[in-house]
Amino acid sequence: MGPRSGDPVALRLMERALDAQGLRHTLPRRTILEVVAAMGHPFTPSELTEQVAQRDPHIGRASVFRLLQLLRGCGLVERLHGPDGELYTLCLATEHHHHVTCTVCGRTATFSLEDDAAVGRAVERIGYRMDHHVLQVFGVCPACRDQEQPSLPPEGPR
Amino acid sequence: MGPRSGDPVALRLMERALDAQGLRHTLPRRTILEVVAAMGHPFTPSELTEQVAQRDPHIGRASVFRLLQLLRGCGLVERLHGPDGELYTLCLATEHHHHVTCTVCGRTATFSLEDDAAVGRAVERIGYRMDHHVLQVFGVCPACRDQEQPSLPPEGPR
DNA sequence: TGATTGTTGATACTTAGTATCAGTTAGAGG
DNA sequence: CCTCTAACTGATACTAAGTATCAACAATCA
Repeated sequence: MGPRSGDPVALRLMERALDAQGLRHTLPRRTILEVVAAMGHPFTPSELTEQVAQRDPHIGRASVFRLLQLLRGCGLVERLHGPDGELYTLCLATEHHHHVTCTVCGRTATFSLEDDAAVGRAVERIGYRMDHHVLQVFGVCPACRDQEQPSLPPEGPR
Repeated sequence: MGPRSGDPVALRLMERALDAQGLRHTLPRRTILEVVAAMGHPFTPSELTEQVAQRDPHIGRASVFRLLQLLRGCGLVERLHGPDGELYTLCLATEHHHHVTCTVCGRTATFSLEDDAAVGRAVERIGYRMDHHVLQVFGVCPACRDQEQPSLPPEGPR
C-alpha cells in the first residue's frame, strides 16, 4: 500500500541533484534515497540507518552519513536541532523558510516570517553583521491539537 | 592577572541558584563553577572538562555534565547549536533573548527582537500552536569587523 | 573491454551524553 | 561534637553521532 520507495517527486529531485554534481548512480545510494523519500517526518540518523539496514543490511553506516551530507549540501535535506538530538528532514522548499516541529507527533511544517529581515536589523543594532540564522519552532500541529482532551482544565498535568 | 575564578558576580549568582534548589556545596562543584565563570565565550563540553581537569584531575566527566544540566535548569547556562557541535554559554540575561555568535572569534552577544510575537503568529497562520522557539544567529562581531582587510574586493576568497 | 576514479563497507576513533553503582561526604538533628 | 542519611562523587560502561582511513570494488568514459 504505502509506496516503499517514497515520494517519487522527492526521489527524482534528489537523484537529479546528485546527477548535477557529477555523482555516480549506485545501488546503495538509490536504496538510501528511497528510504529518505519514504520518510514522512524528520528522522534521527539511527532511524534512518535502521530502515536502510532493513532493506539492505550490507549498506554501511558511513554511506548513510555520507549521503546525508551530500543531500544537505544540495539543500534537499536539512538538519534540525531537536531537544533530544539531531533530526534530519527532507525539505523541498527552495525559498528561505523555517521549521515547526510538532512535539506530539513529530510532523514538521515549514513557514516563513512576514518580516524576516527583522532579525538582521536586530543584530545590526548591536553592531553585528549577520551571516546566517536558524529559527526552530516547537509546538502542536492542528491534528494533534484536535485530539487533545477538551476536559482538561487550563492547568493540565505536566 | 586574569581572575582564575572568573567573574565573581556570575559565580555568586550560580552558587545562589544552586543553593535555592537545596543543592549541596561541594568542592568539585565549586571548581567547575569557577571554570564556567571564567569562560568568556561559549565553550564546548570538551573545552570545559579539559580546563576543569587542569585544576583538579580527579573531577570526573560525569560531574561536569551533571552540573551543566543543573545550571541549564536554573537558566544560567544555555546550550547553543553551533554548526560544529554543541556550545554551552554562561548567560545571565533573564528576559527572553537570542544569541549571536561571532563566526570569527566565537564571542557571543544577546539581543531581542522588536516583535518577538511575530514567530507565534506566523506558525498560527498554518494552524500550529507554538510551544517554544530557538533563534540562533551567526555573524561577525564589531571588533572582528574592524579587523577585516579593507583591501579585499567584494568577492573575497572563501 | 579496459582503465580510471568515485564509491563502498569495515574498522576504528572522537566526542556528547546517560546510566549505574559502590564509596564518600555535606550538613541537618540531636 | 557526633551520627545518620540523603546527596553527591568518580569509575566504568554504554549508546549514538559523526569522521577518518583504507583496501576492495564498480560506474562510467574512452
